[in-house]
Amino acid sequence: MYEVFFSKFNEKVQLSESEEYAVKQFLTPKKLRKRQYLLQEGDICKTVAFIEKGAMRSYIVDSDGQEHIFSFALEGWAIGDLSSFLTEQISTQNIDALEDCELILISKSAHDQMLISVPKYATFFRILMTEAYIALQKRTLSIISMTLDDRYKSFIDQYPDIVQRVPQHMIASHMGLSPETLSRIRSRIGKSQ
Amino acid sequence: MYEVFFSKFNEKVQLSESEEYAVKQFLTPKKLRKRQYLLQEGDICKTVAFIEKGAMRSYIVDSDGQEHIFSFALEGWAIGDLSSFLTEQISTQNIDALEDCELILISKSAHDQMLISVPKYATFFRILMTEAYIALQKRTLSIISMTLDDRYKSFIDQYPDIVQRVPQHMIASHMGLSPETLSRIRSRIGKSQ
DNA sequence: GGCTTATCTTGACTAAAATCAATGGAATTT
DNA sequence: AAATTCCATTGATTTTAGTCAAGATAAGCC
Repeated sequence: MYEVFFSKFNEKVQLSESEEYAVKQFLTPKKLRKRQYLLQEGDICKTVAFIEKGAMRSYIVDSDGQEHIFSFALEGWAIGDLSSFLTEQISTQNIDALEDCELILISKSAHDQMLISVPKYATFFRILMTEAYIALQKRTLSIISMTLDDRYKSFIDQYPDIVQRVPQHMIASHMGLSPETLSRIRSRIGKSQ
Repeated sequence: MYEVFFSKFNEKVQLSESEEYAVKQFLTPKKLRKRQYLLQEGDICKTVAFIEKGAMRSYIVDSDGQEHIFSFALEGWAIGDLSSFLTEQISTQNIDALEDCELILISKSAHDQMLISVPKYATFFRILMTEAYIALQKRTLSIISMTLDDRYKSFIDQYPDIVQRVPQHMIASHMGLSPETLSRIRSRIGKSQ
């Protein structure tokens, strides 16, 4: 139930058995069926979800009713609206399951208590945060400097598992493109890739 | 010399005088003239720079020789290629001064030592990191979901000081646009804004 | 199995941004 | 002060992506 989470944790910061036990007290497992929401816009993001199994996405809906996918998350990744989670303000994002999921939830109070009482959690969180920032920076750089063809190539290179498990029109949305345009990019660069 | 830095620090995590003194030992002040580099692509980013005074930018150069500005930083902000800084790999970014600057440099070894020996520095860094992530997330969401006009309006709303101090063609570059297109956006929405 | 949705692709057309080019003005340099 | 460089704007044209529409295939549901 907690294997993926602690394997990720230990990969970043090594925990003793008693520390692992202490952390476990703050975690809540939860299953989510495909299409179920973890968060809906207008609500406050009360938990960060770590994915043990399955696939999720976060997205916003613009004034024309169009969905724009901000992120995907698979096993071993966390998802949540960090801004809403930390400030306890209303979220503009929606988060739902793309497949049946097994999640580990960390509530805001669990997060705050662990930051104080489990120093290694603070370190773990800082490292995840830094990695997330670096990934987002890379994405931003690719948006402002690369051609669409290269951006897509680099996406399938970096996230082949997402390309396999997520419908293409969602990847188009994540890139800020229409599905037709992504389809044309694929035919240009050869679908084999 | 260190006023802005410690005022920012204390705003996030309150330091005692002795803690402030301890942190100060790890800092190096530096002045940079307009157009001087803090980092050039191909080098390893050896320091993060906190800006006491002045303005800086980071950018990458693509295969066609075109510059793409990733970020601006004014007084009270930090700049550096985090990915290169933390992994000590070669950077693809350039960082230079848009105005004469007074900086406070934090080297990688100072950073690593403070993370261990000054717990409040780890907290401070985690908070800055989180804020930077949230800001970048907001930027990404605006790129994938807003019209150019609204993106520019929201930029001048959020960063009026940057709009005032930085040439427009650089703001265009930061938005991933040609200078002509930004000029046309401005005439569309009324320059008064 | 058959029906209904999703999903992807392709074509024709439209809309938007990039590019090319020229101009005028402002700021910097000498 | 004159010369040079930098900067912003505008117009004409080209390129690129979006939109609308139709059709094919696959997946999920009864």
